[in-house]
Amino acid sequence: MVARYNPQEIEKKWQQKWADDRLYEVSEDESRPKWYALTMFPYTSGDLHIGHWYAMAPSDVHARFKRMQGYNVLHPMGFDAFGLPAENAAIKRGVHPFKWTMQNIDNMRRQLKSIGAIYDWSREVITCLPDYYKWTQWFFLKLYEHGLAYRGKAPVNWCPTCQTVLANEQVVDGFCERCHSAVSQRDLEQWFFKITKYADELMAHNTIDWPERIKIMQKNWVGKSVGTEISFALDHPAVDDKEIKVFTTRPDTIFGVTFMVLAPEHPLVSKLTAPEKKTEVSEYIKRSQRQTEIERLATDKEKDGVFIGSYVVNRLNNEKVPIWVADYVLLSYGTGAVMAVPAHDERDFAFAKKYKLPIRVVIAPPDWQGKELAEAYIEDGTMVNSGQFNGLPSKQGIEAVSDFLEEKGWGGRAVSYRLRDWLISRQRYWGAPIPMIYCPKCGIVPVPEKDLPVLLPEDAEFKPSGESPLKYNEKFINTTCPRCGEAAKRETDTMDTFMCSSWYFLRYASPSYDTAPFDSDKVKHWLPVDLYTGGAEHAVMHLLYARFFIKALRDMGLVGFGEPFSRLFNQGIIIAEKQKMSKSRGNVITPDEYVSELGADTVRAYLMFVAPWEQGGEWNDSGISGISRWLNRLWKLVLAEYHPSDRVSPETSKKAERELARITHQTIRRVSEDLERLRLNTMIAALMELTNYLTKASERGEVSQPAQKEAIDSLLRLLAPTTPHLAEELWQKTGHSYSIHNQRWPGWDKELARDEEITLVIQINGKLRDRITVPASITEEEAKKVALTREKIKAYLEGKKVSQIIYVPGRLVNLVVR
RNA sequence: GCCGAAGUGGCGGAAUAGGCAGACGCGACAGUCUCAAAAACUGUUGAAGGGCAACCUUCGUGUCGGUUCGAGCCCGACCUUCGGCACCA
Repeated sequence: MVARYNPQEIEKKWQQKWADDRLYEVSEDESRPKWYALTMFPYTSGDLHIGHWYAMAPSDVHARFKRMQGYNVLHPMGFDAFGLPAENAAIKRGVHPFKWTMQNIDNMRRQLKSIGAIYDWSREVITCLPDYYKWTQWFFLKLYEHGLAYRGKAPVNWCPTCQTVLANEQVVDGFCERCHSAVSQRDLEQWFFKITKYADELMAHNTIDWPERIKIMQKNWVGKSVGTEISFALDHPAVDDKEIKVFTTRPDTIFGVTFMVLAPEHPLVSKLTAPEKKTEVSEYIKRSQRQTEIERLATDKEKDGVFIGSYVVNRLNNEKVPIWVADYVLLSYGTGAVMAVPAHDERDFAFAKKYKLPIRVVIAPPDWQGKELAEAYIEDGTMVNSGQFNGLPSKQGIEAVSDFLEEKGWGGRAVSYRLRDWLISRQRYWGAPIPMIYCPKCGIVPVPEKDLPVLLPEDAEFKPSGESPLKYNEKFINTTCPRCGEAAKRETDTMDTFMCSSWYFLRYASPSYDTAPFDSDKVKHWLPVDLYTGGAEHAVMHLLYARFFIKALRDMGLVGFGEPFSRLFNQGIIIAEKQKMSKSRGNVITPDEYVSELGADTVRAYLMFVAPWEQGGEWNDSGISGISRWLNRLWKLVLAEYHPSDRVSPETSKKAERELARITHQTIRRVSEDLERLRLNTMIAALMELTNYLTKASERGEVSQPAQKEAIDSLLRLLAPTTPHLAEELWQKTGHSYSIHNQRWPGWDKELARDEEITLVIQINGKLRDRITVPASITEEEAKKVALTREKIKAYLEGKKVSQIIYVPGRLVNLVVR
């Protein structure tokens, strides 16, 4: 009788041993190629849920596979530890964010260890610790030094009752999550990073192996559009500027401009508003400011606006163009001003209809008879009513008008991006303080490098309103100016946590380096990350910010590469009961209970088997029991004593051994290829098939003892990445020396894996009619002959003429008959 | 609205340089073992029809068309679901 498979016991035992032996600690080793396998580090929410496992376990399997292939694998783990939830916990439950976060980390580290991954814990990184955020602040200073950080005005969500700034997620349908007052917009001076400087480069993904989907999302996010800037002449006593610029992708419609629209926040609005319009305009602006957040949710909101009583002149035809203000124009895009061409833009059309503004056709649709348009015609066409440009097709018109504008100095070709600069200021406590000082004499002065880190004070007083305690911390705020030595004040805003995660992957290379954020040699050795895995929810923010960061560091000469992640893979999501897991639905799967009942190996294998990794799937209790059954069967198979039958002839035995070798080598090939491509569900299926085959073969007893043993050894090594504990235990129990995880990944022999026989399919007019087992070496001639001599086929051919025979080597013969 | 992904048995999913649809697993049914149950093991399992039987026939990959000797896979139109962006001038 074989001892039962007892995962609890063996998993604990091996995890302890691997840790004691520091089996997975890694250092630079020039004799082996390096492999940097990184999983997005988790936010310190408190509990590791099954989604974390779904991110971590399969990537560990792949990393282990690479390790057995002979790579020196760096597979680190850490914690994204700054952020709003810690502060909410402080307000709600009176726990200090630091304490709350570190407790969560302790718990999550314990849970992470239960996965049985090859994490090198000696490299752990925690972003909220001063020895980490010191360098986050250092990067801020570097970006500032290189002109990539600047101060600008930006609106924030403001709750008038709490007297505080709210994050977007604290605004629910336009109301404060806490006190339910209406949230308004307020301009604050804040810090920005010039990510737009890299807009073009961020759209280029040609050197990296990323999912097409993510690349497209990033491209859309950057949203480059090529167009023309056109200036309209302005002559107004209150304004020095003699022009207002607009951006358009359709300069060919310039003669169709019948009004101009400014964004409500446009700086010229107040100056250009005629005295008799003041009340109306300021009311409109107030309303739109108040409504933005609430109304933003309503997609097809009716376009409205107000005429401000001033005009510009369209220089191409010297027409007076009335200026309106309307909130469908955004200050943050283009120039914040739009030339309205109602005949050829849907929004302008609706607006013109509503306010009875003229609609002039300047691009003729193909069969246009000169009639009024029922709706905006936004396609290309032929220019009409456009002076010297009449008759030009749109495409040529765009060029001709742009040339003309450039000649006259009235504008020219321009590019506009949807991407905006990265606003990194947060009016929060639990983040890395922005290392800046405001001196009444010297102005804005960066904290000198030697004074880093600017420590987050521990004695923080949390107000239920959610206001940042830093603002009221006298000890923190009051400092002296590093330049003149006079009394000065510190910046009280902290940094966006995306800043912490934009460089953590560099820190893993030298996690305790204390004279710089990283040791250049080590970064040179390990980076870029060879395979980065994580959820697609980070497609644009985190992944774009990290790419920006690296490009900026490259231009500063700090790193020698421009892309942080050579290959990216996004896993799907695990759902339960057809729905996303959430506490409120009460359908959260907690891995701990499954681990303690069935073992980590079973959970690991199940997560890989349940669905393609990139797709995600539904957690199902009876599904996991299938994995559990398989591993139990496998356990018994490996440990059962194998006795070859003595009633087997040498020929039978030889044939059976050849088949066994073939199946084994085919499986090695399938598993290796599936792992490479991260097709983990079919990899598990291949392992199950080999297990099933070996079980049957053992019963037959046709192969010799050594042949059987060789097959089992291969199976165990193939299993090692997926079920590391089980494989280690069985490796030891079958008499091998510790550790299976230092074994070489099995290779496959092409010759041994080759099929000797194939099933030849015979079709008539593409329909399957017969199957024959033939030697794999069959020639085209023979295959056709065999097909035509089959009784079944003959019956079908009765009285018909074969007009064509199609042969697909190794697969089929298709007879085309009439 | 725009961009992107995906629709295959009762269920999760296999199969794409166009070539045996349904691998592997779950569930279900039947059987072995048992006083009984659980577990385990064995067998059957896309649908409809036919045959005593090994088997045979027809239909079948969201819908409708097309290309091809041959389409789950390619092309066109549409439907549905999911993800992303939401007035981008």
